[in-house]
Formats: sequence, structure tokens, C-alpha cells
Amino acid sequence: MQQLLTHLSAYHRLSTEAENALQNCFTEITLNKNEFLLTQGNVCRNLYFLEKGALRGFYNLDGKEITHWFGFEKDFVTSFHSFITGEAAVENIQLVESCTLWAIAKETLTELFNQHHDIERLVRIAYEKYYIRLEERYVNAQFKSAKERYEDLIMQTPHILERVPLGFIASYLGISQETLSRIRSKF
Amino acid sequence: MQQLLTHLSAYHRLSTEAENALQNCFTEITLNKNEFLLTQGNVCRNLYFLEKGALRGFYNLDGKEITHWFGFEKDFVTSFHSFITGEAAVENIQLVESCTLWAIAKETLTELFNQHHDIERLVRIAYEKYYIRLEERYVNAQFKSAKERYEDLIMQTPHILERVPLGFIASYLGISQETLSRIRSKF
DNA sequence: TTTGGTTTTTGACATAAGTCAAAAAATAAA
DNA sequence: TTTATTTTTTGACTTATGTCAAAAACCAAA
Repeated sequence: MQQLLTHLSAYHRLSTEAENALQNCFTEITLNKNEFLLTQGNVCRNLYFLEKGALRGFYNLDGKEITHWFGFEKDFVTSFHSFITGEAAVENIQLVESCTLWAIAKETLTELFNQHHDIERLVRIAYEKYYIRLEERYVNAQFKSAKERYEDLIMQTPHILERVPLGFIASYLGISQETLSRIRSKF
Repeated sequence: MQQLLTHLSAYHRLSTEAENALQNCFTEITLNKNEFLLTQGNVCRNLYFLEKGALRGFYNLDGKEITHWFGFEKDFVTSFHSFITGEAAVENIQLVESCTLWAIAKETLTELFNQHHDIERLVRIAYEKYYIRLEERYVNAQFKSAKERYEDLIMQTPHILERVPLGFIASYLGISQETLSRIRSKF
């Protein structure tokens, strides 16, 4: 819990009242490797803070699993589209390692927004951060070669290689596992 | 101005006081085709609402212009990375058609957030919408073929073809102009 | 250890998309 | 109109990446 509060304060410093209110609204969850936090077709009603562990978001296309994001320590995770719109998720969230998470329901968060302007501010600022992070990922995906995307990845998150199977990483980079293997052999 | 207020109310219904405060904070700007709203190396200190016209964001890479987004009527436009972080922009924003815009400075917006919780809520909700829109673009960029990306584009924004040169569209789709031409000939 | 299963790499070939150059078509200017 | 300029298309060839199949390496028990 303390890690969560510390991390939140990096986005925006909360009042003591807001911080206390927040504490009571998060529920601790622990799940084991390979378990699912969300499966496609269900509405994702929670936002999660990932305290420890690793997980991935993936969807099924032509019988293949497309991993399109990873979550690690200190990340907020959810199926954003489903969480925001209330529609059924097209993606699955599966644990790559056993995880400790803190969950908050969407209605609870909405209630907190109504009571504490500064919590809504914190989330607004968090969205800004996540937006520009995604924007960068988008530009990389669209305009860089497979090799460059791999190099960027290991620069930014070198630990990923020890924690995630290469097949997931290849999918995340938008390339086949064989191509990733060939890139690595020349690296 | 009325169009702006109407559009904003689609995100979140504001109180009369908040709406009045907002009105005084936007400045109208008109610019002609090919003029620049922002050039690389400068900090983008404004958020713009595009009332009429079309524009593009592009950056230079290996002597080529990479168009990575377009703005049309009712879009909020800025160099998000620069606007949010306060760092110099790596991108340029250039008009593809003559435009009518409404501008608000970042400090003014921050001041509005402090005075009106519901304006910050509106922006938080706008970020959510823009986030999931970008997420979809990301998945398309990474995991769909050039042909599929083109088909998706003309489904979603068919008017784009009459308003934007094909060279810009090819760049936006992450393909060469020749490849786009060939896709179109078989369409 | 040995066994069985999963993950990763390698090889041969297929396909999508890029590049460069030139032609054709569309637009703007005189 | 005619001419000049820009935009779009076409052709020939190259390169990056994908696919399928098999081999090799790695891991997790028994």
C-alpha cells in the first residue's frame, strides 16, 4: 500500500484527506503466473496498480495471440477501452509472473473524483503521462524497422528479456518470433 | 465559439459559471493553407480547438517528412508531448487547408482547473477518449497490413481523400506513396 | 540423470513493401 | 489555351519480413 501511495504522489501531491480516502478504496489482489485478470468478452470494471510481478494484454487474431502491451511494477493496468466505455473487452490480461495488485472499481473511483478534486487531478495528470508514452510507442510501431524497435525495447526495458518469453516479445514488437531470433543473433 | 461550447458539452456538461469562464479564455486564430501553427524546436504552449479546416503534424526523419497525424473539424490539436512536458517540440504543425482555431494557453487552462473542478473533469474525460482512439491507431499500425490500414482509413474518414494529398496519407499510413498508389489501383 | 515438453534457433522459400526512375495525369500560371 | 509545375501512377528490381518445417537448446520434473 505504501508503494502505491508513494507512486501516486509522483504524479500529484494529494491532501491528507484524499490520501486517506484512497487507502480505503483499494483492495489487494494476488494471483499466480498464467492466471487471468481479465478474459475477452467481459467488462473490465477495475483499475489495477501493479505492485509486483509482470503481466501482458493480448487478443486473438486468426488463431494467434497478439500481445500488445506488458505491465510491470508501478504500472496502472486495465483494459482501457473496456474500463472507459463499459463495453466488453476484446483483450485478455494474463499474468506472466505471479503478481501483487491493488484494485479499485470504476464506480469507487468516480465517487472519489466527486469528493476530491485533487484525486481527479492526479488521474488527469496520469492520463497525460500515459498518453505521451503511447504516442511514442505508436510512432515507433509505424515508422521504425523491426531491428530498431527491438533495440529501443532493450534500451528502455532491458530486464524484459529475463522476465518474458521471446514469443510474447516478438508479438509485442509486431514481428514473427523467427525474425526476432535472427535480429538477436546478429546483435 | 458556439461550436466549441457545443462540442465541449459532448464530453461533459459544464456549469454556467465554468462555461462563462471558458469563453473568456479562448482566442480565435485564423491561418492560411501551408502556414505553420508550430515549428520544431519551439515549445507548444497552447491547446487548440479546430473549428474549421485541416492540418497535419509531421516531423523530419532522414530528410523526409513523416506525417503522423491529421486534425479536422472538432479536433483538439497541439503537440501533446511538448504541451504536457514543456519541452521543445520535435514535430511541426502545418495547415493543409486554411483554418479557424480557438487557442488557450497552458497556464490559462491550469488556472481554470484550479477554479473549476468540472473543467478539469471535462479534460480528464477528453483524455480518456483521445487515449483509446490512439490505442486503436497503435494496434492498427503495429498489427495490420498496409492494405487493411488504408481500407480502415477510408471507412473512418472517407472525406480525407479529397482534402489531403496522397503523399501525406501514405506517410500517415506508414507506407511509401508508390505502395499506396498500387493499393488504390486494385481497390 | 533421463525423459518429455516447451522455447528458441536455423534453413529454404514466399510475399509484402521499399526504392529509383520515368511516364502520365492533374493543377496552376502565363 | 498553352506552358510549367506538382502530384500520382507505373515498371523493374531490391530488401525486409513472414511462413513452414525441422533441429537445437533449454527446463522441469520423475
